[in-house]
Amino acid sequence: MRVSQLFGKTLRDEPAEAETVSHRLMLKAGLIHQVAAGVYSYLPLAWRSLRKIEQIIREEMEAAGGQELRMPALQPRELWEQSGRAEAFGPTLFTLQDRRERAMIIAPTHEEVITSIVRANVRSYRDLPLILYQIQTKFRDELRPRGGLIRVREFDMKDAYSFDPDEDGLDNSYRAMVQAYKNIYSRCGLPYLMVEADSGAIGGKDSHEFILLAESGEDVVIQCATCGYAANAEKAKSVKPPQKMESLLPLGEVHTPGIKTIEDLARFLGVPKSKTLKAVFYWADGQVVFVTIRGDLAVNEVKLKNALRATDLRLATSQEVEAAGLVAGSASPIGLKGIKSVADDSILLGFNFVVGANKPDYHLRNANYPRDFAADVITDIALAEEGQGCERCGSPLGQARGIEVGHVFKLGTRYSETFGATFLDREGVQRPILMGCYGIGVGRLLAAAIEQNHDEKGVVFPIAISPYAVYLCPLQMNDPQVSQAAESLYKTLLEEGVEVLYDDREESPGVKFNDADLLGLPVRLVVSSRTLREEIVELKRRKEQKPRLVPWAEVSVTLKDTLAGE
RNA sequence: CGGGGUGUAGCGCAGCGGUAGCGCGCCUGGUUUGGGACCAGGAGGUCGGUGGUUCGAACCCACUCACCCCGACCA
Repeated sequence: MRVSQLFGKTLRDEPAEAETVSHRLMLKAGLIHQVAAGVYSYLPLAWRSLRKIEQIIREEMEAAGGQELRMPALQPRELWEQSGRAEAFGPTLFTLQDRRERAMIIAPTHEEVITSIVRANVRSYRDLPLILYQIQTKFRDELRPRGGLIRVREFDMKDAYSFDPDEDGLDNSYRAMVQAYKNIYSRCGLPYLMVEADSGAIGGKDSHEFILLAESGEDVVIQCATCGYAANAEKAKSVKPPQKMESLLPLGEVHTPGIKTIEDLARFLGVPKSKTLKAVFYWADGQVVFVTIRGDLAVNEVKLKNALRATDLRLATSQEVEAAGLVAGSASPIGLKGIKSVADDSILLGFNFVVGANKPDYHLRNANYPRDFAADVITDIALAEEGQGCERCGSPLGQARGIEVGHVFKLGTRYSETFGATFLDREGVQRPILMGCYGIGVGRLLAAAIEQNHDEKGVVFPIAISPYAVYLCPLQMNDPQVSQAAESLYKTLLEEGVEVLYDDREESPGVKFNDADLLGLPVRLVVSSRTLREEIVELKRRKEQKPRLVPWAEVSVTLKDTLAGE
């Protein structure tokens, strides 16, 4: 491809809209064009890159036994009412009416449709196992799209679905998909992290996410460098340090004027935060929930949501708290009546806690469970944090931010039961099919790859997903010797099947070098009157500072070696 | 939805009551050519929209729309 013909311009000024690195670089390098919030066009360079990613995904899906198909984005809303997900997705679901005023949706994902298809086509255990996948555009009306291609409202996703007759089969399919995912990221040249993930209120058991570490990531990962434990912070567990055994002391009131926070309380009374209990109020599906957790820990809302089996959870407003007869800042689990209560199991790991007295400016000392208070549910609802102990090996946990670029899930029979996707087993018994689902955001993967692979000058593409492999850069196009040499090298490389972007513009060297660095193709070849005199070509890897000088006759061999080593 | 911010030429910005400017990019000609060259000439804007105030509005007021950031939310 000739740069003079290429559609898409690089920008000299930093686009003001973009803060996230990948967003900024993709706009600046002319890879994408924004149409609306969270809606982008892919320009030719980005599209090449995306197609390469898709191709890798396809190959690995096929290798894992997947069969590609294609489902519609436009679907009857009825299907989603049936699965209960119209409500679960809420306003995130793009909704419209057709001319007959039938309610339609534009699909955010495809469990409903794939299950319907499979129901119609699978009768017997002989039809299983099955892995079906597609690469298709999804639509989600996210409340806040962000970071260029990181979180968008229209995006391409590879979604795969597995169908098995039993748990063992599901385990096998899951393992095969996990392996395929690992292969995909490796082949893309992207170091990834596989972490345990929350499967949500309606999910199945196992779920893992594939994360590319990046500062701009939306997800927090908790990991143990010693034993390798890694989990999304939403899911992660950690050791809650136990307190020393103490004999239980009698409950007693203490005056705490103006003290409302745990920090102030601990300082005022001269006790560690772990000797206090924190009260937090949530609003779960229309009622106030009283949450108790040890003062040194924070509530993990995903765990809490799961513990409550709630679909809608948020912090309660002060009005809601007041209406429930609670005193914020001095609320107490003691004497709680008529309010749903959840406690973190950390309340079992300590003695003689300071708690609220449920009247302003007073707290109670020496509260002990179960002597002084009760809770409807006691379970782990604490947020694992950096520095806490690993649940598996006890070593201190680390914490990092990352971008979720893949998610695998064991769905079980959630959808097969709803849609009646069953099969007859060997004994002639009708049973629901066990399902798994497996997603990769293609555009997000490209964005995340750029987040991970760039420097101050621009993108540094891993070769497997780079739009082209080589940037051929003649410096004086008006010098016939240079342009002829460059033309002939271009043709040779094309004939040899090298993917080359040929900068045939009559631009100054600075412009060309800067564009080359910005776009970040793995190898740059420079032809100039100077190199021509010495019968060499300058070959520079984007990752390295220093170029190599290669004799003209050896260019194509050396180039191929270099590309093979990328 | 709450908080913050921005809408003026393709991109980056200035102008903040007197009828629109700068840099980059773009077009023409010439000179240049190893890290975003130079000279000369030129094209390009209903100043996000609507309504109001005013002799006069890019500028003041009201409403509205869009976009960005933080949070909430989010397979």
